[in-house]
Amino acid sequence: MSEHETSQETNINELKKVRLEKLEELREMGINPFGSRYIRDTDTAAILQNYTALEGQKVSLAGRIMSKRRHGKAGFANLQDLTGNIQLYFKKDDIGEEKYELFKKMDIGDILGIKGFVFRTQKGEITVHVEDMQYLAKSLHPLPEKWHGLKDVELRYRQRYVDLIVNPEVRDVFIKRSRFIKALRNYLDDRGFLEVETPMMQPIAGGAAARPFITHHNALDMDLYLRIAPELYLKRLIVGGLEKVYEINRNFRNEGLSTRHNPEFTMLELYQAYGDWQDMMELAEDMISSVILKVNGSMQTEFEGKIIDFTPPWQRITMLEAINIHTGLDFTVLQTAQEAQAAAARLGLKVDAKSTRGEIINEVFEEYVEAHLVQPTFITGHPLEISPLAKKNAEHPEYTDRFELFIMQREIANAFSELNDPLDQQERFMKQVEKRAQGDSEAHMMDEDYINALEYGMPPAGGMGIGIDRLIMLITNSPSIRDVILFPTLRSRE
RNA sequence: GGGCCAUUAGCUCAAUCAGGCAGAGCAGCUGACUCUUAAUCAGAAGGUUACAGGUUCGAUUCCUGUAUGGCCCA
Repeated sequence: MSEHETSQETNINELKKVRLEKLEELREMGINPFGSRYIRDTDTAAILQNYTALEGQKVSLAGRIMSKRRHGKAGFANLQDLTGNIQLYFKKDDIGEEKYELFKKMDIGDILGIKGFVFRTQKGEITVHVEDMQYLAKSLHPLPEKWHGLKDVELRYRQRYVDLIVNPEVRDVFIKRSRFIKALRNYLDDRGFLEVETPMMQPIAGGAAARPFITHHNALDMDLYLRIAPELYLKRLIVGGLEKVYEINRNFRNEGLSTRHNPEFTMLELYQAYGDWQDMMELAEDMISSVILKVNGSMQTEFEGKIIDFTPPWQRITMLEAINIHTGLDFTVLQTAQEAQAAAARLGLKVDAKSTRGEIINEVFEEYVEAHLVQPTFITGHPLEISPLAKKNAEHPEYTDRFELFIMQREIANAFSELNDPLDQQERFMKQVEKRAQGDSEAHMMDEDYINALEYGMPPAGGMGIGIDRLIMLITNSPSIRDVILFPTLRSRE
């Protein structure tokens, strides 16, 4: 193993050696290969956009050399910065012998500051005629191929910095991600929501059904969980009178990885006092569609060859109706767990013998309905047993005032009227604790302090969680969640 | 956790099916070229075929295990 590595290192060193020698040559010429602050007065996109005004004008810009074409005593290169890419022209007669030597030594990947004037070549390409150049950083590694870029997904994730240099569409995804999240914040801020930060490290991991990561605080000699959701803390703030709060940040769930799951992922959660699940539905529809319109310039996006139309209103359908449509099963007449069990068996679905009617409804839904939900669809009326933090429906207390939003077969949002009856909440927790005792490691833990908070009185409230990464996948046509997370979780090498 | 697939030069890929000297393009190196743009032309170089074993006269190729990644399933 180590033998293999040393041989690989020697190979890399042969390429790196040449660059280290060039670096030494620069130093001998009195040039610092790793320069400092450089003042730019423009960028590549601005030059291309304002050519008529800038023609013949002097400009100062900086960036990374991405290609080089030498022709004896003149040559071209391309310089890339955040905004794009522009051609540079070096002519020995104009730039002088010494600077022209620098151009000859310059490697693809080097970062330079450039001063020169803007012109158009005979072939019509807007170009900067270089009059002065300054080394800002010497690159010691060769960049991946200019034409095919970096394709090896493992390398792209492990060395995202290289991916970002050579694959411009990757950079665009993360710029769009940032704009999307900023637009969400603006939307909520404009409507009087207060952005807050609640604990990432929690003594009790609550607010969702998931296995948590465990860590340890030395000074307190106490185990802590990385949060699986901020929900119970945000609702404590509703008790405290903050009325409209939201948080956009990471949750951590100790589960397998897939194209839709990363152990740390970004959620938006928001709570609105004196509102309910219907308000959340209106908010979800308006917020998501208007933010997508703002960021994408259209209510339609293409994902894996299908057009998703975010134009409101979105379809609203109860979970039982959806099941009836896609399986023919009518759970309104299947009133007992035994009947539900038998019906599921007829579909060919194996369910745990201990499952309740509500749990079976959920399993049938996940198995036979989710795959049909492509366009934005609100699924409403979830069974009580799978909704331990939601208010019961006033008329049908075996269901809750809740919805989930599905798009492209994925759960994107989850919202409900928040349960504010501390006695009811205590009972629900007790049921979860029983399930936990029976080995369900995803069941909720008892949170006495949360009950205590509810006992002070929490106003009725609507609350919602939105999976940001999955939404970003949809608007950037990214098939894997790893394509929208800068540094996705990977097994460490060695 | 299970199944399937992949791993060859710094990068992108051939050769693997059916065992017989491991090849190309880009990048790098040497040289020519003062408006090129996947620049061009000439030349030389670059490999423990992921790792460890096995079968064989001979293994990148077949077999076993390991590592990492991908897809599907849980």
